[in-house]
Amino acid sequence: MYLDSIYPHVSVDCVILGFDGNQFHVLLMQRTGLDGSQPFNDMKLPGRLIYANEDLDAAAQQIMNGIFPSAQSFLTQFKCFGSQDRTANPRDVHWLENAVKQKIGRIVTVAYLNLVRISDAMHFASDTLQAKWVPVKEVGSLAFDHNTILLEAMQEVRKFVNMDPYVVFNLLPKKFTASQMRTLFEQLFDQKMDVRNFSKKMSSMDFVVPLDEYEQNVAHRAARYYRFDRKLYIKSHGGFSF
Amino acid sequence: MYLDSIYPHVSVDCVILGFDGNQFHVLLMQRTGLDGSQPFNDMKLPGRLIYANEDLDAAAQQIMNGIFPSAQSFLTQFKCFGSQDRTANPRDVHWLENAVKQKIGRIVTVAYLNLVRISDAMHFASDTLQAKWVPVKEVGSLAFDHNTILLEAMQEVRKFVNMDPYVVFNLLPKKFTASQMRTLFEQLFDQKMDVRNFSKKMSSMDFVVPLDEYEQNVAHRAARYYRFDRKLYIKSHGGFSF
DNA sequence: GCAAAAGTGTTGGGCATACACCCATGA
DNA sequence: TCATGGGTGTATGCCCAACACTTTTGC
Repeated sequence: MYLDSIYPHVSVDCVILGFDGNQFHVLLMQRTGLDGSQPFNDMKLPGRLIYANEDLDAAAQQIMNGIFPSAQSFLTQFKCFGSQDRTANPRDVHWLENAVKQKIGRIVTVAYLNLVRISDAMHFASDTLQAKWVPVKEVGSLAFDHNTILLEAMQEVRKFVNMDPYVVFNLLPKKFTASQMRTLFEQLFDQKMDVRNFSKKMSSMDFVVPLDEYEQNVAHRAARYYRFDRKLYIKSHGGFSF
Repeated sequence: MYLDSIYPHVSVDCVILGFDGNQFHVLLMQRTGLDGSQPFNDMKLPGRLIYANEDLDAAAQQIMNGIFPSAQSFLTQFKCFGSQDRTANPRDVHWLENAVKQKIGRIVTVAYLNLVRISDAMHFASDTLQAKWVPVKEVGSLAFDHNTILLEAMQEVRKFVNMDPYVVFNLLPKKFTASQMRTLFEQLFDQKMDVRNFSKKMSSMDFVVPLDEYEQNVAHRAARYYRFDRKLYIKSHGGFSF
């Protein structure tokens, strides 16, 4: 019965994703601890238990601010993970108990998806924070059920982009080439896209405006830069916004 | 700081939706309590605190089973509600503290969406359970933030149906007419649909099979019945299932 | 016979798909 | 001059939206 038992703890975890022009990266925190008497090093998603008087969304935002004091991001809650075996690995429990100095039974975590412009967010205090961008495809075994959370986050991005492709502009640099944008879609959906059809679609989006600026010092014809115009977007979408 | 404070409690709430051929209904529980010394009667979504060793999904399923011992349902977690002011109304806090016989500070709730065939689920133990189907449009002021949760649940249904219209067959009776199905879409998206285009779309779905059975005793031409064939559906969708 | 809802086809426009060659640049 | 990726147009099929009249039935 509930009364006789430890309350579950509630935490927030952030899946912070970026795109470097070639592939998706996720921001992970390095973690060191002891597994029995063996020291170990691995990684986890950024996150923490919530404070008693803190809204979930506020906690997620605060975690973001703690890592990237300035970068803007697309931030959405996407799923709550609450199975008991999240804390099946004693290594995770010991690590957390040591970190928060209290007994931990079970943790229900609320996962947030954050999409950031990786170029704006390259300069976090990486020494202090032990934060690291890791290509999603190269992510190893993470703490708790963070691998699952990451996987579901990637699916969530696909859903969002399907519903409204504009979300990709949170990931692209302010000035981007057509092939960066196309590569993003190709990586996300894991399929090649037709170059001509893709550029047709791009030019049909009136809020993607071509600049009079081109790549420099590339060993081939220089690609044109584009930018996303948020005002035009809002105008052509009746004021919708996330 | 977290350590000095009461832990948040974790609960599960279910938004159980049905469609009676004309409109959406939500299943609500009657609640009686005292507001100061004034007795009050109102309604809430079915839900409860989770047990210490209970997965969230299991809790949601168990709540369903408690109300409809037999009915099958489409069940999905859709959002976690965790703002502090969920428990802003002292009436709610007092009611809950009285129900669970413990002090309650804050509650983080995980909301589940359940779509049921209302015809299968008409016969719950309504005396015992105080459960009631209420047309969504006529729902009054609910406990906690349950009005918000209901609103977001309806949006969620729209999303699901957009992604894959098959989910509506969880709501329709086993045998349904074309106009029942059309009305469902019209109610859900709050817009009229073209009758001919709709029936064209229906007949293009090979998993919606027309029966040799018609309405009876209606004061107009009798409508044909259709049924949803799950096996055909799975075949034509490569084995996807929710 | 009338009121009420069921059923049924055609057309046009827009959107996605498929597909191949020349261009600019640095090495 | 060559290797590398950038940029461009047309033809086809499909799906969606628009639109009106006849049929059946109970009263």
